[in-house]
Amino acid sequence: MEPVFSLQDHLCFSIYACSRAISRMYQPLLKKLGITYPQYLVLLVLWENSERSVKQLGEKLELDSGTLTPLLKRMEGKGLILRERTQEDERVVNIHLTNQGTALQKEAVCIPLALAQSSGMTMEEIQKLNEKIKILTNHVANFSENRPSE
Amino acid sequence: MEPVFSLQDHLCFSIYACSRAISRMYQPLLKKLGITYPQYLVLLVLWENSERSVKQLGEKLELDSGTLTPLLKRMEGKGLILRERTQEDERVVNIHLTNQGTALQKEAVCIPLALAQSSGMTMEEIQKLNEKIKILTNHVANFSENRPSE
DNA sequence: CACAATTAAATTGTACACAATATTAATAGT
DNA sequence: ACTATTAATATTGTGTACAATTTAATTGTG
Repeated sequence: MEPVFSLQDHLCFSIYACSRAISRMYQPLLKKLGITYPQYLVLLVLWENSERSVKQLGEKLELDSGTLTPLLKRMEGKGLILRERTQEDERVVNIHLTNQGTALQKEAVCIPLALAQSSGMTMEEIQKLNEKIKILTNHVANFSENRPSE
Repeated sequence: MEPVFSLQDHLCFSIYACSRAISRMYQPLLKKLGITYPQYLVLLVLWENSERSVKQLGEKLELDSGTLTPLLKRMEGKGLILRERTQEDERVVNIHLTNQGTALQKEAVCIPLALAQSSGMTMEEIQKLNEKIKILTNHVANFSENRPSE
């Protein structure tokens, strides 16, 4: 007789619920900037380096072109980024920030602090938790890779 | 000059990426059962108590009727559950498992073990991490509640 | 009893996620 | 030079999430 866990005992659910709770918490803050949570993540990457290919963005964010292409088109529509194919390789679409996209950074720096403050944790605890979760993610991703089909 | 964090330093991103990685890891296992990850979570609740209203499911899963109604209709279409309005209160839709939905539990008990084994953590570490994340979720949810608009 | 307020689901509309496939450009091999 | 393969995006289709609105049933109050 296997032990049966309730929903609350499932780590998978805790993480799923936590992720959505954070996204809901950010939503009103991001709404003022006129962007969604995944769009905010794209901006985080671009603020580090104002020019990236779609492929590079996908690697950083672990998202594929099926998600990114329409998302980036919406961001382009808002005037936050530009999308243009590179001349060296016509397959590659380069994404870079507009002035407007760059300017948003100043208004957005307070957003991660809101999570930090509401979390009830010290910066050190947050960092430790962050490391643990990244390690878990790597383990989980490797599991998937090692079982391509079956 | 505020410190600027890279994407990888953001706890919000780690949790978001981890949640999706777990869902991708589960996907091939759940495909054999013919269900998606959110549908699996619904079954976890129903296996604890084979009858629940949509509202109760929503409270457990932190999902609203806009998500649950179509999801439950798809599960009904697969023959896993039945949806029927209660006689005492015609507003309430009661969800209960079919024999087929009940039977799936036996095939699904191995799924959380797959995560546990691939996680590289002991059961105790998993439990501790689970508690930490639940606490974080509560803090985050309260933050949202305390700022209804603004 | 009438009727406003509340409640439970459903509906509508927008935006992800992601599998699967298609398209087009670059590259490799012969 | 020609063709098969690979690579980078885009497209298509399904299934969530969730805000906002609607519908219908119930409850509370005068």
